Amino acid sequence: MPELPEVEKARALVEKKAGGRVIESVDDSDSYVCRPHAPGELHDALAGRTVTGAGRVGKSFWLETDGGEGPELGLHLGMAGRIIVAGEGAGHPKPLRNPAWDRLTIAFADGGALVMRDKRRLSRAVLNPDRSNLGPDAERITREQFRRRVGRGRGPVKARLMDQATIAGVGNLLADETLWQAGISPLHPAGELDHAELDHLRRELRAATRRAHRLGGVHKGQVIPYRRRGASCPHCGEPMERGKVGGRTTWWCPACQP
DNA sequence: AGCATTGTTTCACA
DNA sequence: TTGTGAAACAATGC
Repeated sequence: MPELPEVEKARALVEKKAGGRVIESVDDSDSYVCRPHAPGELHDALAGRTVTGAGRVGKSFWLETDGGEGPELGLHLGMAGRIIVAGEGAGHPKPLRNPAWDRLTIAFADGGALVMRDKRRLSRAVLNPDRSNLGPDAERITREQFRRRVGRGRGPVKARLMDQATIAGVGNLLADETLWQAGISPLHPAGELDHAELDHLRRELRAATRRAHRLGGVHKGQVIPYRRRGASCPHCGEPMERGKVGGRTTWWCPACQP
């Protein structure tokens, strides 16, 4: 599920429902998800700490402990991860189908728990995450930053938007939705966009992100249902085009996005 | 069976 | 230096 809107939802959930609670133990036995940590390292660092907040840049978020005095627990939901928090005395959140999909579990001293559940296994948990290679968050990037960072290079603008070092938080679906709303071809060289086009693109990115927040996810985007074979553009009726841009399957309308 | 998948990292190569 | 395409990673769903 996760692109920026879904991750922000997870962050807010953690802040609201895990904030103030004391960590009793951490099940970090999935050594792939918790790499490069050895099993037990997350537990040793976090047991006894209090969750005091949650931050986020792009698709990465983290738990703060002991008011910033304790270590941070960085989380990334990968392609299919989600966060579930069970309240006081509620025990472990009930597995949807397969208990093995719970890749990380934080048990609280009050009897509840936080679970990172991932059908696949591309989610990630790491202590004191390094965020130095992330660009400004897509929701907070200024117009000047956006012009400077996104509006450069010879590569296609979609690849530029999805580059987390350029701007953090935009994934495949949000990129397709934003470019369709903006009427800009995903193949357009980023450095050839003028200021007006870049400002417009940023505006549509913010609008698409807000809409996703409001409606419950990036998959609620207006063009997302039309990212399939045989579909026509919901604006003009032209057949949608499929291609590969920035390594990802890309759909766009050749008429609306010349 | 084969292919696709809302993500990231690495690597060969132009 | 920049950029690209492909592969790997893991697992599920159609």
